[in-house]
Amino acid sequence: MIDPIKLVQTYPQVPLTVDCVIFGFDENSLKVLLIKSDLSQYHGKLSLLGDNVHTHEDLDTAANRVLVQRTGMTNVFLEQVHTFSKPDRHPGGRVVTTVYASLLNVKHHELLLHDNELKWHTVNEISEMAFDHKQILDLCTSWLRKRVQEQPLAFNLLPVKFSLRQLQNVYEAILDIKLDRRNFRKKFATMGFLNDTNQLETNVTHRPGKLYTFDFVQYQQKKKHFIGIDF
Amino acid sequence: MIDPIKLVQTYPQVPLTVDCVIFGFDENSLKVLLIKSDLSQYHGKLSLLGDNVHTHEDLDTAANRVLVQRTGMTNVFLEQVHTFSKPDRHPGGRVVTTVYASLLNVKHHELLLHDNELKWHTVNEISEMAFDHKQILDLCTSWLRKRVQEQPLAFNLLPVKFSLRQLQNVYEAILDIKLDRRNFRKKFATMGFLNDTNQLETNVTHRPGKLYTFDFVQYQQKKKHFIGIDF
DNA sequence: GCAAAAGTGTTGTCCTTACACCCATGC
DNA sequence: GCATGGGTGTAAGGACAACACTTTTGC
Repeated sequence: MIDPIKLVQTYPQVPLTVDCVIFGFDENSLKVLLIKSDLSQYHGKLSLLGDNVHTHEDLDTAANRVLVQRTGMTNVFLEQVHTFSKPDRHPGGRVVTTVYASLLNVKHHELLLHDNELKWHTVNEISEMAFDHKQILDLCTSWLRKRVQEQPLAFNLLPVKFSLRQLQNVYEAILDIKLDRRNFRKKFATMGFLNDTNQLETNVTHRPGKLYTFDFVQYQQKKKHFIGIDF
Repeated sequence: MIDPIKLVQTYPQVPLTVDCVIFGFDENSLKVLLIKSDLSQYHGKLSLLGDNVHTHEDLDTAANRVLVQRTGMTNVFLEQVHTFSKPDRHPGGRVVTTVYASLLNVKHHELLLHDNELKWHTVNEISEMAFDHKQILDLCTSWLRKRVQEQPLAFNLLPVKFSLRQLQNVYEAILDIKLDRRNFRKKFATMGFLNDTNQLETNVTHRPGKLYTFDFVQYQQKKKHFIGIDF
C-alpha cells in the first residue's frame, strides 16, 4: 500500500501555462486576439494570450483569468481544446501549455491592458507566430470549423440581435465556403430557435433586414442526441 | 525584452501524469482495461492505467509508454481527450493529468504486467472508481460515442477480418441503441470501403457470415470534409 | 427439422440542393 | 431611378426509416 503524498513527491514537476485563442468576428471576417511577444527570441512576433497557471488554480480558472484580464468579459464561451507538450516548444525550457478557445463579439467589449499591441488580427492573414502558436491557432481553427457545424457557437460571435445575413457571414467566414441564401434561411427557419424581434437593421444603405435573437431554451429542447453514422 | 529562461524559472511547477482509457470490445460489449489502485485511500478501487510524465518526455510519448507497458501493443489508436486539473483531484497533492483514449481489439493481444489485477471490465457495469476516474471514464465514453459516428474507429475494436454482424454489435454496444440490420448493411455497402474477403465465418452455430476488411485507402479518398450545419 | 443468424428490396418521407424574381430602403 | 441586399417557393434527387421473407449452416 502506497502513501500518495510520498508517491507524488517522486514525480518530476513541470511549469504549466494556459494559452487562449480568442476568436471574434468583425467586418465579415474571422479575427483572433493577439499580442506581440516580448521574449527576446520572438521579439515582435505574434503570440497568443497566455499566462502561467498559479498554484492552487485549475486550468479553467487560469484560462478565464487570462480572458478577463484582457477583455474584461465574464461569462464568455471558453473551452479546453488541447494540451501541447513538446519538450522544446518553449525557449525557456520545458513548458506544457493547455490551450483554450473562446468566441466573443468584437463589438461587445473594450480591450483592456493594451500593452504588447493587443489587437484583433484576421485569422487567414496570419503567417508567422511565436513559439508553436501558429500550429496551435491552426488546430483551434479546425476545431472551430467542426464545432460551429454541430453546436450553435456562431451566436457567440454576433450581437444579441443580428440579421440572417450576419449569421450567414459568420458561417461563410469560418467555413470558407459560400452558402445559398434561400436554403440557409430556410434551414434556420425550420430549426426553430431564432426569435423574430420585430425590429429591423438601421444605418444600412439598402433594405434593412429583420433582427433575430437566439432562443437558447428552444435549442436545449430540440437539439439532437444521435446524429447517425456518417464519415 | 525578457529572457525566457529566467521567466520560466518564475513559474510554479506541477507534477504531471497521463491516464489511458483503453477501450476494447468482446462478447458483444464495450470493455475498458483497469487495475486496482494501490494507494491507501483508494485501496481496491478500480483505476485507469497511468503514470507520471518523465522529464524530457512529451505527453503522447508518455501515454504510449503506458499503453505499451500494459498491452505490449504498438501502433495502436491513441488520442488525447482532455486535461484534468482540479487542485484536489489527487490525495497526494496537486497532480494534473492528461487523459488519452485508446481503442483496441481484446483478442489481438496478451496483457502484460498483470500486477494490480489488470483486467477488462464492462464499461456500463462500472460504478465506483479511484480519484476522479469515473468522471474521466464517463467523459471518454461520451467522446467515443461521438467519434465513432464520425470516424471509422469501430474497426480498431475488431479483428482485421470481421462480419457485418460484429461491426453492428460494436455500434450497438457503444451507442447503446438498436440498429436496423438491413439499413446498417446497406449503409456500409454504399459507403464503399469494406472489402469482401470471400471468406466466411467459422465455428458458428448458424449460417456463417461473410468476412470483410476495412479499406483505409478508400476511406481516405472518400471521406467527407464539410458535413453541414446541423444541431 | 429446428434453431439462429445471414442475406436481400421496396416504399414513403424528409432533407438537401439548385435556381430567379420582386421588394424595401438610401442615395 | 438606381444600386444594394432582403425576402420568398418549387421541383428534383438523395438519404433515411420502416418493414418480412427466404437461405444457409450446425446440431
